[in-house]
Amino acid sequence: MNLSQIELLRILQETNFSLSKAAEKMNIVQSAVSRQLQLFEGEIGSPLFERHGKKLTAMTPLGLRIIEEVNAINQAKNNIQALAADYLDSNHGVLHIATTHTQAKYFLPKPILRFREKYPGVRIYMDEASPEQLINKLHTGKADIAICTEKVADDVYLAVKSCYEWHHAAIMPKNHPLADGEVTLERLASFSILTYSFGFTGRSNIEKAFEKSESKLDIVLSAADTDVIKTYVRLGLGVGIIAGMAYDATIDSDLVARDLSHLIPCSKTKIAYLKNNYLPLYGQHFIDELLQAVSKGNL
Amino acid sequence: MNLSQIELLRILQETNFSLSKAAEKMNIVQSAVSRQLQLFEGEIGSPLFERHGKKLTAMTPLGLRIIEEVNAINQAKNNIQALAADYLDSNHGVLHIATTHTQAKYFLPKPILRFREKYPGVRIYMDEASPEQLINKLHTGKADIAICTEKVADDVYLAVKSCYEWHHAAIMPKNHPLADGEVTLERLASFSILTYSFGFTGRSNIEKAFEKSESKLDIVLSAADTDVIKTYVRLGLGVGIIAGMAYDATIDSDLVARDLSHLIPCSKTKIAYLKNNYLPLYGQHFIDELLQAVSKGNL
DNA sequence: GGATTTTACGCATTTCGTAAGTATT
DNA sequence: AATACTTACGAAATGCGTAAAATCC
Repeated sequence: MNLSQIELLRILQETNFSLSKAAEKMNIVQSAVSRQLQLFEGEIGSPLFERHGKKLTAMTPLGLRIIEEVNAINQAKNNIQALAADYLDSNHGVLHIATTHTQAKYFLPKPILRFREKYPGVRIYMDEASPEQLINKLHTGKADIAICTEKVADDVYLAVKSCYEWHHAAIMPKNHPLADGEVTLERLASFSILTYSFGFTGRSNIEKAFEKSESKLDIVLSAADTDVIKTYVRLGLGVGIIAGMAYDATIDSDLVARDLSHLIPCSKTKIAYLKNNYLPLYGQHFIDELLQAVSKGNL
Repeated sequence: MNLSQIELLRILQETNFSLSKAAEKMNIVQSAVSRQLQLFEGEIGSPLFERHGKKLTAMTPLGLRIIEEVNAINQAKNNIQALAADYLDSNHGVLHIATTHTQAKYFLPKPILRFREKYPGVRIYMDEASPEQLINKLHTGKADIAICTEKVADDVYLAVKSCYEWHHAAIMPKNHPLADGEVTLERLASFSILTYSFGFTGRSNIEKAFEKSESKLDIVLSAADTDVIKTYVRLGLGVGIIAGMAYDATIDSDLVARDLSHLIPCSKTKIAYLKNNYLPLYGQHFIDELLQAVSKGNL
């Protein structure tokens, strides 16, 4: 058993068990990969992959169990390298942030700007994805930190911290009837609604608000992206329900925003990361700042 | 970075940072070990060991942090090997049980006998140690399962299950005054007492019982070992307070046992093992049987 | 001066790459 | 026929062992 065999197993997960693709990723010839897998399976004494003829199609139960340990080894190996790099120079590196569009555009800009000032040597990768994909990106090492509003699955490998509480708002053109008077669930429900897709940006809280109510929302358009919602609200398709922070009085001066905090429960933006994943110091600082800045209202 | 370098780091922890002893343990020459360590530190880019001249004396902060990851890798590597061996033949192997004398002699015999019948191919290593050493044996891989009564430290890496509740008993020669009449804390305290050492076999519960009481125990002899206590009780040194199950009506017919369940809180024998450590199937069965057998009174 | 670690160099082993062979779709 | 995996063999790289030098106590 050696580390390149472990690495090979990890990569085979990603390449749909293709030896040739794995070889390419590892920058060695395919025959070498084939032999290394044989050697490893020989050492284990049992096949780790189901085969249709020569082609690998799936993992055996033993293989699946062993892959868990393989992933643990890979995680630890990456941590060692990250620790070493961080120790040599804790001001340079990369930070992969996976988040949703709304957080990326309306919550993170200021924190990231402050972070850039402190760590100009850190390259930031912003990775947009749906909330359910975010966790997967953490597990596959494609992201260091995930930031989103919707519930992150109960996962013992995950650390989750709440960092920001916000409310939804209704937006509409200036001359819209809902721009004046009291906003109630019933009244809101009397208009065509545009809001986030299922699983995005507190959509579950919108559902919750109308769960007990007699009124039902007529959602004519749902999108993952606040800007898409705004666009169609401007075209007169109806009333948008968006995250309060996504309304910008300057840019959106043609729209009216009405607070919905009395109608829809408050949403919490959360930070999640793998407990087992070593985060460089600047990554830890980024999280700390996010937690503190929010509590100080420094947004 | 490769697995033998990882193994080297693990072994250096055990050899007090001696390269020559590490080489011996790894069955290679010392110069090879020296070079591998240099290569690894070179790859990391920073020293992992403090040195007085050439001699290694301690680990650097970075080294200490990296050792955690090294241990995780070793654990996973061992798990892979255990998984493979278990899959090939789940009826053969070894089981390291670390426990205290009292559990080994008075609690475990029947469960282990039953286990032997089911798994004649499994070699059992019983390792006697003090309760505080037990956990250490788990962490260093010297034991798979630890069984003891005293509290096991709060340790996120540890799984702990209660498997058996028992009470203490007082033992004394047949003609002893305490052999008749009611047993109270005050009366018990009026005699010289022999019992377990601190940290052994529910000693903490004995302390607890007398904590609130006016009476104080006059402990003239304490031992880790029930048999030592019995021996000196027979010699007339005083009254022994031992685990109830350690009194055998046949063998100890020259002694009288008096139940103390109304005076001393009940003690719980616990099973502990590392969450991250793969236990062969027979090991998992051993634990399951222990938990079930006790609940069925099948002792 | 004895024990321990480092350095130098040749040899053994491992692993890769090329190329040809075999199987699968 | 094209794609994907396996086998065979020579070449490169890696790592060990022996031996000698350096350093510590």
